[in-house]
Amino acid sequence: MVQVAEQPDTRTRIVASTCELYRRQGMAGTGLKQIAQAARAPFGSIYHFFPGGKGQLTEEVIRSWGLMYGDLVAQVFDSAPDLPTAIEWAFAGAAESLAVTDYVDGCPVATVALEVASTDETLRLATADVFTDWIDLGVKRFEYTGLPQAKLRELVIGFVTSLEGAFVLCRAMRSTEPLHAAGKVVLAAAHAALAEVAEED
Amino acid sequence: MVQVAEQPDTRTRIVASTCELYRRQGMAGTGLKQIAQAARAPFGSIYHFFPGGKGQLTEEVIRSWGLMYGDLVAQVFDSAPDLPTAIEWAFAGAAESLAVTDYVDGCPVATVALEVASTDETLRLATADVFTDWIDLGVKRFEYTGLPQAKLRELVIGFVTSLEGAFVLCRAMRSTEPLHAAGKVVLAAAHAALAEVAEED
DNA sequence: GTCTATAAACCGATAGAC
DNA sequence: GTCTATCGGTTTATAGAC
Repeated sequence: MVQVAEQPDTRTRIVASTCELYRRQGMAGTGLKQIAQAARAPFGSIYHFFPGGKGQLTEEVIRSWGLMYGDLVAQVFDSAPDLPTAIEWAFAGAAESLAVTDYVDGCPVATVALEVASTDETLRLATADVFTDWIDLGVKRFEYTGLPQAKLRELVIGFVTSLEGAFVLCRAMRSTEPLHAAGKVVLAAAHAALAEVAEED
Repeated sequence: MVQVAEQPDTRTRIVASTCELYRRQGMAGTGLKQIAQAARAPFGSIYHFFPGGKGQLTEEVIRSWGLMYGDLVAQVFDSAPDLPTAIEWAFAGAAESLAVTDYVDGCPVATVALEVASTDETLRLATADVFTDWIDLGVKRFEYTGLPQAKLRELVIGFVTSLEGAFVLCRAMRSTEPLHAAGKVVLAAAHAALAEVAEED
């Protein structure tokens, strides 16, 4: 069978387009009509695949992004020889990706999280689940370092918060400096924690 | 002259109410009618005081918040005996304020920044100016530490990004843990930087 | 300056033909 | 599954009375 310029199915295109639009302009700033147009899908298809409307579509965007980005970071982590290198690579990669995409390539979860944290409990829980999963994933990945559990968790949370906060400043200032600076700060904290463990031996 | 329960003038109430609503639900999620109602002002007064409409009102909210929050942080910094204590107090204060307000009391600049970074150049510049001012203010305040300029700037940017990112996670997870963890990470980085300078003596 | 009414466009959501 | 038409409500913005 010959396949010419195959494109993902309608449902997949809707989710992908929604995600992309949310990254640039947030949820409230994105209309369903705009989503349908971007996904090259008829308007009715949105309600066909997501009978729960915008809320259901948004929740799927949040959770699927959580899995995708979690996998991406896990790959970076797994290919890095140690914790400090993993931190360096993650921030450097984020900075490059942001610059290449003209500073639109932020995190859709953070944008939506700020919008819904006080207005939509279902979606707030979805964003919280994503952040919790990312933290657990990071902690599990670096347990081998021998850092005390509490210290490791603190460091991983600091990693995620720094990354998310740096995205905000980078996109606003159209500069990668905040990501580089945030990376250095997290790196310094990691080195300090590792040195403390090494001393005990 | 006797003054009974004096309330701020209409214009001030409009800006304050807009700021509060933006903190909870962002700019796109907030309607001008809702703002008028919250400010107990007639709808027409918004366009009377802000002929430029929502854009002009939003820019004033962003810039005035930048000044207010900059002053607040400057007060915390000035009352702290040294850099590490200033960092601890700032994160602890933010965490307390967030918990007390039921996780509503985030940063309006960050929310709006993510919404407009790729859609409204005028407002993007306003958010960038605020972040730049905060960074410059922090650098100037701690020049006395003797840290090299680049290292100090890196640390201050890490401070701001960690604070903003932690706000996102705290509001999503309804927990102050991210702010506490982020504070610890920035603190560790500050200690490491200061120790490096001390060694040179 | 204060307030109301309304225009014109857009929103999310639904119904129903095909 | 695809697509269109439309409903009721909301949005920003304006016009004009008081």
